Amino acid sequence: MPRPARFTRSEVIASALQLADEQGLAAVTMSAVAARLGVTPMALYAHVDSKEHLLDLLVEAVLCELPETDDLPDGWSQLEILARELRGTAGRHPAVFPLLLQRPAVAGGSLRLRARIRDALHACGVPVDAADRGERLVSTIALGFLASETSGRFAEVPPEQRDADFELLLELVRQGLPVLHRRSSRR
Amino acid sequence: MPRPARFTRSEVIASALQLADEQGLAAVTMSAVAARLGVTPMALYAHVDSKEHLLDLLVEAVLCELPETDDLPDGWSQLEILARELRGTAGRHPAVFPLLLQRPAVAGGSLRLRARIRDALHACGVPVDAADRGERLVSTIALGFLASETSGRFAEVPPEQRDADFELLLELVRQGLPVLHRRSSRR
DNA sequence: ACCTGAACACCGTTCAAGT
DNA sequence: ACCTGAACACCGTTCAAGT
Repeated sequence: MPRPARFTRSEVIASALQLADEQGLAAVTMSAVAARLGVTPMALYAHVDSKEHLLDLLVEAVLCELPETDDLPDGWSQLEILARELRGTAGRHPAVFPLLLQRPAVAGGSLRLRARIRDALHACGVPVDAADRGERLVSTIALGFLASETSGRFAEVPPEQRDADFELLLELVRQGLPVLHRRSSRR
Repeated sequence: MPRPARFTRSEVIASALQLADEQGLAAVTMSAVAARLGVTPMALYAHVDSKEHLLDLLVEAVLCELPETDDLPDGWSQLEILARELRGTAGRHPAVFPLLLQRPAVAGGSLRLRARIRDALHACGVPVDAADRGERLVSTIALGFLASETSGRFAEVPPEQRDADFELLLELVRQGLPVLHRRSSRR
């Protein structure tokens, strides 16, 4: 008869995430993850399709950490909060974050985040037919900055200056947002 | 007496770049690069420190492809041209481009690009003490978009829509640029 | 159904040896 | 100085076998 599994997929993900946080993405090895669970590498394949699949699950796990924000009055506040939360998450999982840029955002956590950005943009007065495009642009700007920050491109820039950079980036987006208010597709 | 080398560092870089362009970054293997030169993998180490070093050289090679633009009247035109050239380069070397986000831009090609962006910003009226920060923000936005485009995050978005996204991103930056005109460090 | 042990086809890199 | 051959310590993954 079927024996109960000795460990779950969630435990696999948790182990991989700890490994990534502590020693970087290169340390996330099927062997290392298995060792952390006291198990053979091949045992992982009962819970996970492949290493690529595991990395996808890692991205999902990180995105699901984003707290649900209670509804704020204006749309810009929502967008700002979202950006700061995302930056906090990036700081907690710097090794995993760059992966966000490398795969299409189609799983649950990604879709939820995208929907929240679209809602916030809509509350900013962006017309619905420009919401998708607006979401892509805003998230691209955010991910570009956070990936730069977490994966070494800003390594030489002192932290307090990166904080100021982030504030100015928010301000730049706020100033540029009216672009989305005009009719978006002119054909 | 010292024999002439059978191949040069440039040839190593060229082979690696071809491999990356044709079959993706995963195909850039010391063995594969060596095979393309008709040589043993270990022969590469006479011209290159390590694979990591080779990847750095690859990034440099791609950045050095950027054509020198003749000086245009206004700063914004310079910035726009630069962005379009960068996008062209990204399209030609989609596999290498994401690496740009992952390492600090300190080599020759990167520094030259950064200087050109700073000059263009200055020509846009950005004060000198905000030029560094402005360069970081503008290049972050550009790299964020181009990395997204070349490494799969926009995989589902049809090309003509990505073109329109890019135009709107330029417009958003143009609208937001005045943020840099104000005194940048208020302490 | 879940896990193991052995095996396969790869990696990047070192080292001593050849010329 | 440049390149080779053999070897090392790793990868991710398969497969047949155990329970």
